Amino acid sequence: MPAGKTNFIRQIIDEDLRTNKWDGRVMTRFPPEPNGYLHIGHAKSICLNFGIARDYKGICHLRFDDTNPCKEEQEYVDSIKEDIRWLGFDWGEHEYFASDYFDQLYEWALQMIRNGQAFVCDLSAEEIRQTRGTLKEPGQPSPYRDRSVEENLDLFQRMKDGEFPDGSRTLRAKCDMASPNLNLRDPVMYRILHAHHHRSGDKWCIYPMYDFTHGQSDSIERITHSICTLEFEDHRPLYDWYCDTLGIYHPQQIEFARLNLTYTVMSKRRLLELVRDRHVNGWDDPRMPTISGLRRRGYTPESIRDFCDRIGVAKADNTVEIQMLEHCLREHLNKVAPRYMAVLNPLKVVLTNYPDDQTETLEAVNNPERPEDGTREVPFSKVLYIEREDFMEDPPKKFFRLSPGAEVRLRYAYFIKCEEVIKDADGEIVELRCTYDPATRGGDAPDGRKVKATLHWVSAAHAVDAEARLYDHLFVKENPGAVEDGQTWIDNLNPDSLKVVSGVKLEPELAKVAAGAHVQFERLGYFCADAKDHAPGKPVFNRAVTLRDAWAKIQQK
RNA sequence: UGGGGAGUCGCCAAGUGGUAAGGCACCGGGUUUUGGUCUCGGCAUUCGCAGGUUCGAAUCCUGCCUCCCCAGCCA
Repeated sequence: MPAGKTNFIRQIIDEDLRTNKWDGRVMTRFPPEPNGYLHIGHAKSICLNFGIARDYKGICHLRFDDTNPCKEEQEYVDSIKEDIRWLGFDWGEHEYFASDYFDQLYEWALQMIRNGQAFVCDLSAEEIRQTRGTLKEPGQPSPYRDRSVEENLDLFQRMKDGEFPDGSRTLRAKCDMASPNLNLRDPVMYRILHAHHHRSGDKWCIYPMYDFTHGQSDSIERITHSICTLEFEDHRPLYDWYCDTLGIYHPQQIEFARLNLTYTVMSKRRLLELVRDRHVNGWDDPRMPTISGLRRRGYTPESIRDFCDRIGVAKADNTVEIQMLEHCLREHLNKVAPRYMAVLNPLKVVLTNYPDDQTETLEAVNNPERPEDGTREVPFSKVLYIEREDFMEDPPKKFFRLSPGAEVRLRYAYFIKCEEVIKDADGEIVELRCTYDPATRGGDAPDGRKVKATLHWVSAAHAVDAEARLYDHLFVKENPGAVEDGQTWIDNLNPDSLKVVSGVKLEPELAKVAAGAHVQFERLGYFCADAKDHAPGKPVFNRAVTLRDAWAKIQQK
């Protein structure tokens, strides 16, 4: 975190350090449930937890919260680890699984039964719900609440041994059925689930609930600050209660507001639905707010970390404009991405006064932000492609680019002037006849005359064809969840979130970059050679973000 | 309407009784062989509202308003 930046959690830690509350230790953890891919909201939590450990010379554990065998899979733990590493964080040997604590958790459950603090309940899920009470009214105690310790021990043993079917019984804590906090109304500690667990296999047929697992896992690992999101604020009394009634080491839970972003969705349920119903092409679709999607789109770890630093950490609900994220990417890539010329929508230009068979090589700067990155050679010849949008036959007042009679500069090449517009039978412009000024080689006029625009271009004879995938926001509304009568968030999907363009013309050097490479197409945007589909001889580029476009703004007015 | 949280610029967010940081966005000027970058300037007499305490309040007190979360054998 940049010097001077802080947040309320760091202030708590500062104070704890000052009072020596945890013997000077700072230990955090990132506890994902392996039931989906990580998204930008998780990145906020990862940067928070690992960032604190880094800055305070502490330790951050990676712990998979895998207490529900029905939803969790190895594929997800693999992707989660890959994404955290890619973001630039390292948990070292501190990789844990809540499922590794199942034996200890079971012992603790036994302890509570023996102490008369837990009981086996025969109520069905439906009956439990009906007796839980409401927001205003207290719950009714379960008729099984007063079973003897012996009977509870016997029943719990038999639950563990698999004698009872799923859902037939639970182990519940004797907490407080009259509590205004629903979480404290004799919460379920264990449920029967004859399901195969991705790690413990078929060893267990009873599985602990989140509340009976999370705090204890933190406790076992000697976590000092257990940072989670706001919706767990109501669970903190239970977190505290379990630690206290078990008489074990008691970490401090602190809650912060989760991240929301405009023009996208962040809930796991919705992301899963997008993938499952093929609204996108997988978890790593470049339109997804997943870490893997952002990576494939062309985001960098640096830009995402910078974003997380900038948005801050607080307790107020928030929705950050996606422009903030895009800004962070542009800022990073502006410094590091090599520039190339590529024409997305080609318009043929013939230089009538240029020798037919001549080819010359011009020198282009790789990155004006980093002169040390050197230069490259770009071939130039009589027939070129320019961007179709860079020519207007009848230009408005503020259009500086090419038009009949106008003179512009071809970047690193020559001044050219449009002499003639060639159209086909339908009136479609198919070619421009221009003249070039040999004296302007490199892009400067010896007579000092100026030109108002510089265009990118590619020599037709040397161009390499490519595919470009132009991405836009996944949803048309800032808040996809805000829907009208009978509509759903799915109806807010942006039909134009992906435009595949073939026949893109690349300068030769651009066709040589490796898959995953980040580049700038001059005047167009930052692109990333697709990690999966890009190959030598078959270039495929994803547009991560456009360059800021002052002309587009002028046009809008 | 029980409980738990939160309200500071369009969006984030500092501020912790001494007179409203910063970033994004937006609007103008300059530089520029990317209408990019960079750069300069503008952008909250006011902190949900109303009272009160104080020499002094976004910060303290009282009352009210609005929004979010909670009735999974999910996490």
